[in-house]
Amino acid sequence: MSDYDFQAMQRRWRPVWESLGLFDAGASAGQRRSLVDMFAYPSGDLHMGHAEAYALGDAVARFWIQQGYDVLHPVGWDSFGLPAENAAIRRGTHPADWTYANIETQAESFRRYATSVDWRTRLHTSDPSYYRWTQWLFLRFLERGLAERRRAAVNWCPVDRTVLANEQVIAGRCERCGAAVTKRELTQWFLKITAYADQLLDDMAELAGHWPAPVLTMQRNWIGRSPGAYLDFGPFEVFTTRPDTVFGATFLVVAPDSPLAASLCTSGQRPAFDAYVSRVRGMSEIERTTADRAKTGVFLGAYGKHPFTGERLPIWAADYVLPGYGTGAIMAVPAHDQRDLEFAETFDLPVRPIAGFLDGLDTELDGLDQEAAIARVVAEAEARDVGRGGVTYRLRDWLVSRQRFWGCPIPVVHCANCAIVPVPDDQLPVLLPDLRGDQLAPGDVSPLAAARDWVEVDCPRCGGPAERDTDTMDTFVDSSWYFLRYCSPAYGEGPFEPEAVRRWMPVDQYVGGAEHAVLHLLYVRFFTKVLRDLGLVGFSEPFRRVMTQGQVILNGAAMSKSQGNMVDLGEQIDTYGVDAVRLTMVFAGPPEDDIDWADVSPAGSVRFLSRVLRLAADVGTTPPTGPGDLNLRRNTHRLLRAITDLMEQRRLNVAVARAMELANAARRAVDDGLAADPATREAVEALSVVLSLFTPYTAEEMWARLGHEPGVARAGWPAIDPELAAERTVVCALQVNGKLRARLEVPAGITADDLLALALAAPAATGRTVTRTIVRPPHLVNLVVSGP
RNA sequence: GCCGCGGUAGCCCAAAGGCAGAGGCAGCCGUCUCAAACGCGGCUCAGUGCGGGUUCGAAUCCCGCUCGCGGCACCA
Repeated sequence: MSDYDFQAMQRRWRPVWESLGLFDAGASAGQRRSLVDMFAYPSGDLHMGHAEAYALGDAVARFWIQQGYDVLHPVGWDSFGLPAENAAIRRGTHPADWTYANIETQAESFRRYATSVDWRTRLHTSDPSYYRWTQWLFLRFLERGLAERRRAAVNWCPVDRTVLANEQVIAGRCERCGAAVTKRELTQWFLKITAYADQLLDDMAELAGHWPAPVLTMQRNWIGRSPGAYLDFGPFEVFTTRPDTVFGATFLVVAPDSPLAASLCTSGQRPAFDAYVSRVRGMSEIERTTADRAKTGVFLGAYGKHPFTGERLPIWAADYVLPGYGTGAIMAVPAHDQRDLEFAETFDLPVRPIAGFLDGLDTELDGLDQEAAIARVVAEAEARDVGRGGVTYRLRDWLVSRQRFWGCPIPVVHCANCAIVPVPDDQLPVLLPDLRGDQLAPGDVSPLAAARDWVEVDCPRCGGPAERDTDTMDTFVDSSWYFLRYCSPAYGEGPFEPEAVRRWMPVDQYVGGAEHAVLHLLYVRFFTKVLRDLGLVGFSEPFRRVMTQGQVILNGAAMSKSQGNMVDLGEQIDTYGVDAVRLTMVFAGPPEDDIDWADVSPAGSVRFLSRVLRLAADVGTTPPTGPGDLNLRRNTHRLLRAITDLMEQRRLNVAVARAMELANAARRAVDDGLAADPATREAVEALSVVLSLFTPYTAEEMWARLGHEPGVARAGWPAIDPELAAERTVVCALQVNGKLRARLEVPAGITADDLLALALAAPAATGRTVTRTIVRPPHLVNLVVSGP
């Protein structure tokens, strides 16, 4: 290990690389490729999770660079957000102070970590030159009717004192702070992602195979498309996925906290209803949506009319019906639906078997399967004008207003005369005021609303007194288009330069955590489709290929500060060096699997790296002489082909294992006295290039020991000789009745006839009565014999 | 409850119908050393969660079960 001085290597090569400009996009004449890592939120320094993601993404980017592609590999920060605001309150400073200090820390760590990024692309979303265009895009959404301000019951986090998007509520709790979320009636901005629900769903077909299957499944679940029918029951329509059960409907239920319930309630039932509603409203989201609760409800005194039989059906209000889904009202079919049955039993309502109800249509339904019955009922409902086929989605519109300071201001003003007036494009950006410390502390109104100097403006339209919108945008808006900005980070005429976007986008490979499967990854897809409809981009999906990495855990548990089981990235790097940490991350297992740091061995990585370094020293700079060992050459080319294929498939852990084989083969050659053989030099040079994807410092050091100028990162992927890579002879398994009986060394190109002849001549086959032969040249012969 | 993914040596993981072991960790033995650690060399270690099926042949394909992980969930 003494030989492996990673500190010295890190000190030595970093300045050399930076002077070479190895990773500037546009520096190569090759075909263009783009690799984008999910950008970081600047809270403190980089941690183990970043280290894993960047090691994986960087290996792919560097692989492309070695192959001669012109690679865009940008870097940036998602720099708006609540933690900065909380830090500013604690410290009496501006959120920018904390944010930009952290960005500098992370940028330094990035450089040390030796990722192949083009630093000229560097951006951060809290930069006015960035958020100017976030605002500009918001106004385009507004013009198209895709941004809308409306009153709605929204998720409210009492701790963070802001509203949350549905996607940010996990099991009724704030995903950030864990506080129980409550509902509030507020007027808020929404982006109409539901208008794109079908496209978001249908376009997944082209992502299949290129995106992780679990991500697509989660998005499908999240969108939750349910085909069914809307049926008219008199005072209102209900939505049902099972119109074929309509003849079992015995009562109707509406959500108590909906305008519908209030308007239907008769005066006699009013006191009971009011009491019930206030009880329901007092419940937290968690209580409300817990299953296996006893059913509660109240009769409204009103009746609906069955669309087919005309029967009078009582209307109840019950909290198991949710106001936001479908029409907020259901037909209850207790014979078919468990929840309806429980309700009917609780309140002694009739349960009617679905079959056997006397009606012309009903008897026709008896013989049909479910699908046909549904179609029949829908057709009949349409013919009688009492309903229609329809689809409902679980997906809600995206609530983007936040009552916080450190975010992108929503660029509209509210004028008494003109209502909502967009800030003219040429007056963007609407800059945040300079608030700090206590001015950001939670009060009765949000910090921006309290900044009266900032709020009070002249109306851009009529010039009269007006007020700025005091909400800021969800930071997921900022991150929904940053990948496009990377193409032209300094562009001033629009959010991005069209030509640059045509050159680099969509992203060829996106890399990041699976925890964003239904937040960020869904929002970005939505944004991309809107930008396409705005004529700003020419594609519908932002990322051709996505790789999600697992988490780094410890002893089976997620690392967290409160648990005190954090592994500190800086300490790991100080102990083992950047390369060993990177190698450990990549080698630990398939990229998408979690890495348990207790299961892996950075010390083992150090051992391997010191071995390859010694290997390079043993080969050294002496000019190669000799014939070139053919077996080693074959092995080298076979392994290179395997590594190439594995990199294409993103099976990086196996690629590293093959590189280790290459190292072992070269070691054996050196120990056998072939240090000066051209084949050995070829193997070790190839190994340096392969390792440059994973362990850039060590690879560069090897390259130097082999007598090359710095810049192994652009040395070029080794050419693979197909002749050499092909197996010349293989070991063929000889099976008798499926059991291995012998091994035969045969030429790789052997014909079936020759192979069979060889097999029948083998001792294992003599004296047996062969009834059948299975010959699969060159790997296997199976003889089926009769008798003992 | 519904949907998805996964169970291979003590551990992390390979084997994409054809010899279950590529690579690593740990362990053991040897070697180096005055000694120890490091290094180096070698070795041991599973019949693939369970039960069926298809096949000449199954870790791999199919069916059922089980355990683990993740998502959705009073969503009509």
